[in-house]
Amino acid sequence: MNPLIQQLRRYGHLNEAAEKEIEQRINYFSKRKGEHFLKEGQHVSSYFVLSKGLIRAYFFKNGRELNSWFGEENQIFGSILPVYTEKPSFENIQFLEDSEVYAIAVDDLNELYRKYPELNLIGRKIAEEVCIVLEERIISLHTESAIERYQSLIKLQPNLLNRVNLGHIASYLGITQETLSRIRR
Amino acid sequence: MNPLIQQLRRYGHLNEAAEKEIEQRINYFSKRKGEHFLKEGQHVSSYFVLSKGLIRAYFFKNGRELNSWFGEENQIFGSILPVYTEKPSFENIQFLEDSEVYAIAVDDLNELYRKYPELNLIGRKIAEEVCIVLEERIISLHTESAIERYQSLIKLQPNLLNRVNLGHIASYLGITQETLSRIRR
DNA sequence: TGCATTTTTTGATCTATATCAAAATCGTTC
DNA sequence: GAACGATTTTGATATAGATCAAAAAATGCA
Repeated sequence: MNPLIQQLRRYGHLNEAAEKEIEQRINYFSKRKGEHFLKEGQHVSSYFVLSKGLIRAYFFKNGRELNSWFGEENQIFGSILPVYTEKPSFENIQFLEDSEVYAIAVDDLNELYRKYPELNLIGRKIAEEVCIVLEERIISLHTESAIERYQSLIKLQPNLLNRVNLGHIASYLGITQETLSRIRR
Repeated sequence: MNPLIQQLRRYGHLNEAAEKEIEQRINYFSKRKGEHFLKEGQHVSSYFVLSKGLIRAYFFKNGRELNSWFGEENQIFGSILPVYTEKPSFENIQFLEDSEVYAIAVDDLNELYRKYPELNLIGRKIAEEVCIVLEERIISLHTESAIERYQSLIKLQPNLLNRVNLGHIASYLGITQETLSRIRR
């Protein structure tokens, strides 16, 4: 089954007609490591799932790249601003490995919400789950030291360490690579 | 009109039957400064609006209180974990001024979602808006210095400074009161 | 008005993390 | 397997912010 449909089903019931039309509107992409899926300033965006691969979201601050999150297989992602509002994205989404992506564009999504209002239940559940993840990150940044944040990340995304280099992790944690290297020792 | 209904209407259309039933389930509370609305460990919780007053959400870390957010008039609030999941709250919600509150309990809310599925649109929009607010806070904590975070807060909630003491603000910003005092100079 | 309590500021010192530079290690390719 | 670039570690020093203590200022209240 389509991996994006599969994920949607985790949040609530999908009736047959809606499922069929969603499936028709889902786009498949195969992307190489280093390619971008979204660049800052873009309005177009989508909810998407990786059936294979790894992505990072990052943005620029004072000329430096800062990672805001990493995405692994079989989870729904999207860039909050362009998916939930009319505003352009301030972040970039880039593949860190060769990846396969199933995506549904915001415009299609909004049309589906209109056509099949029962989809709002799934949309609500997804957004609520995103809130919970974001709140955990806030608590981590608000209350934890660099070491603790590193440990929290390991607990949450243990595979990440084998898949991306230290610089990326440090940037996500809000510390320098040197500090992260010392912490690990 | 009921202040909570008024806020709900900002997110989408409420049909008459749903609105009537929501209104019946909304509870009104009048609370004095210092009283609590929610304590950690509780499962029961609600979406609510202040028609008058001010609240803070806080939790304990290493025996110290840390403020996680402040709520002013005419905005929908809730504690994420107990409202969006079955999990108990880890935070406390306390009134910082004498306040008037209109609230709908999670259990009632969920029953209404079942009975009037079109409410899921409003629920989705609320959760999506919460995501945007949370993302801004993450960026602030991730990328800004204490001074910048202070300035961001002033921009977002300018009245707060006249309504709560420095200790509360410092705790929200994740710095000590002494540092905040020095920053302001 | 004056006293007690709370809040804010100031001072001295300490600590976690940043910065800049260089060395060491790892991985890849010819 | 030698050589190159990328990644990680180590070292020396600088800085933002924490901590602890105390003084000053503001606020509440009898």
